[in-house]
Amino acid sequence: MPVTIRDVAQKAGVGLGTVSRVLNNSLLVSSATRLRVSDVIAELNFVPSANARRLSLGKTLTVAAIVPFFTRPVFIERLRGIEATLSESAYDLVIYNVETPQKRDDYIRNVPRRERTDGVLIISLPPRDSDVAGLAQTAVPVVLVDAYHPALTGLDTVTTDDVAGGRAATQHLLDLGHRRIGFVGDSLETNFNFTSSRDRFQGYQQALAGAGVPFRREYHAQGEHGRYEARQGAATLLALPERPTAIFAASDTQALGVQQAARDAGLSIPADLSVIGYDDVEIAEYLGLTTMRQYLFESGKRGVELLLDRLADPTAAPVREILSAELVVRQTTALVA
Amino acid sequence: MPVTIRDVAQKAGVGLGTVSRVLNNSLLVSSATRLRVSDVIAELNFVPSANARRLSLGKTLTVAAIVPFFTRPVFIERLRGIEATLSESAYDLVIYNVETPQKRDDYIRNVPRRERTDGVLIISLPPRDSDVAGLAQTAVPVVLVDAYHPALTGLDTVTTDDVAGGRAATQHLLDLGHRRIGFVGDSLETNFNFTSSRDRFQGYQQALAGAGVPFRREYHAQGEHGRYEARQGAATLLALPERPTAIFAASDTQALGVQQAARDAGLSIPADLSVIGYDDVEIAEYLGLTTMRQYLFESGKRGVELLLDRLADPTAAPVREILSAELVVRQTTALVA
DNA sequence: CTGTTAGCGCCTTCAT
DNA sequence: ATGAAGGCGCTAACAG
Repeated sequence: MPVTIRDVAQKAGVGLGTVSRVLNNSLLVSSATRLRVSDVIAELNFVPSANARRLSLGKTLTVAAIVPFFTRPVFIERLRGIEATLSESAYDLVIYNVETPQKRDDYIRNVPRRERTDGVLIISLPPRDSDVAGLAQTAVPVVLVDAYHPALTGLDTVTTDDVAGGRAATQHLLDLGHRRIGFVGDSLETNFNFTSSRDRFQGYQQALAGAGVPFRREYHAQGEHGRYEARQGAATLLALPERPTAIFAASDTQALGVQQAARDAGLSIPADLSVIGYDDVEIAEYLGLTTMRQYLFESGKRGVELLLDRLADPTAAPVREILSAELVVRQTTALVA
Repeated sequence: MPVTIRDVAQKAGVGLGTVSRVLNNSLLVSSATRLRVSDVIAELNFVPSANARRLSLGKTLTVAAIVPFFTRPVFIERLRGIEATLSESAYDLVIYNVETPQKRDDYIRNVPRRERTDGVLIISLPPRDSDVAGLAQTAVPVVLVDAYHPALTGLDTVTTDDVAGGRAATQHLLDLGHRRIGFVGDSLETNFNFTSSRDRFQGYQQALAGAGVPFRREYHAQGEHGRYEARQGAATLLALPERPTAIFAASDTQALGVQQAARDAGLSIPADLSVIGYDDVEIAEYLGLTTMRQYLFESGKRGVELLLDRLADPTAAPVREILSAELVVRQTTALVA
């Protein structure tokens, strides 16, 4: 049986209110008694029950992060930023891992409750129209990281401009003289309503249009997110009579699949095929992959900061922050042959 | 203000004890009232406060995982197994991420308390002698995953035989005719008392001895864990007048560093240099890396299972489970030239 | 400054 | 089968 505040009070010969006060650094304690109580606390190795304290305070002292497939490198990086920032505060982090649409709906509906958490971060899961009403009036603050919804103007958000990023990636290829540029990305409609691939695709189309290069439907491969699927999609593009000379993959993971496909087809990179990815995950540097760097860690960090700010001042105007992405040229892109 | 059990009781016209009973599937409720109460619960969208329930039960309903550098692929895989298994139970998972020796000591000493958690998993952090006394008599069950201490015979553990694994990896190289075999691993003494690299090194030495190949001190490179450090260590080996024809890296991450060093030295793999890693992390397959496969996910899963079993029956005899590792031959090892 | 008291929301006897 | 009451460990408001 753990030692309680009562044991401390008794042993120190004070009321238990006093013990509570020294625990909470109240100024209303004489330094003499404070010292005595502190001694007893140390002696008894007393640690206050977080639960009792939560119940009494009516706060949970935890922040929830709802995140899809938390083991994927991109999400891990964002979580790192969250963990690092949050660990400096008094809040614990609880991770809600989403791997099915059911979980997604369940969590988005039921996690933002005062009984469960003091604040929630929704990572990379764009709310659907049916979520909007609920999210607009949650009992606890919600901040969106790498996700947004046009109707949700009341929430703090930190996003990146994926359309601009997609444009920049494609422009890089155009600048290298490529005109036959393929795109390998997620299905436009995903179970989780992921928008990043979709937005990057849009940027891709814009860049093409800007350069006067007509969009070719057959240069667009879409499928489930993953290296394996990307490999298959890319294989299709590379089998085309007039195959692309460059491919923009919507993520680094998919870029790896594209590289495999190129290898399979006996094409060498970048001589025969230029490949650019997106995200700049850790392994990208090792592999020499040209890509768009996103500030993943930073996005988690800023998300937490916005949440903590809002917790401190619930009435402040909603903040909408946009992180940039930048081109990182490595060894997988080159001038068109 | 959240709806409480009292609101439900009132609205359903029953005592709040009855509502509690319904919530806990007590059999002592007539199906009529049970139905009525359930209706009200649904209608009010009532969710019981986990905190109040924890406090009342005197249990935390959470399991703690103390894990170092949780963003590294190896640990992520283990965590996946933990999360997947635990999410099917009633317990929440709280992750304690260790990045400094201080954190390590703090967590190992203070997390296994009844006020904080119902059970703890210690991942890849071998207890030190000074921890033994404390861990031998914690208030809550502790299971060790990928970690052990000879004096801690009372704890459930799931480990792999890293010595045998190291032997097998080295034997593979020997079987290919290699005699000049280098080893690139962690420093023998690490801040976190990690044993895996050390044990694999020992297996390496055993295999050499078994084959009558003398161990050469200059073939052993050690340093901080990481790709960059491994690259440097390998560079040293490869610069030797009589350089190794094969290198066993204590982890896949380090194997990547070795490959970089080979590339830097203008050596091609596996023609000029064979490389074998350890762990079989996700990227290893993509890179065609020969390695030792560990059942990482499985280790987390089994750890949780052991913990849940112990929670159910604290008196059962301690279980000591050893997972195997197996050789996965891919494209980075070949017959000696 | 400090002791005492009333909850926080739920579970669990104890009666009925 | 069900209602009432006590308590989990802590905080905060109220007297002194």
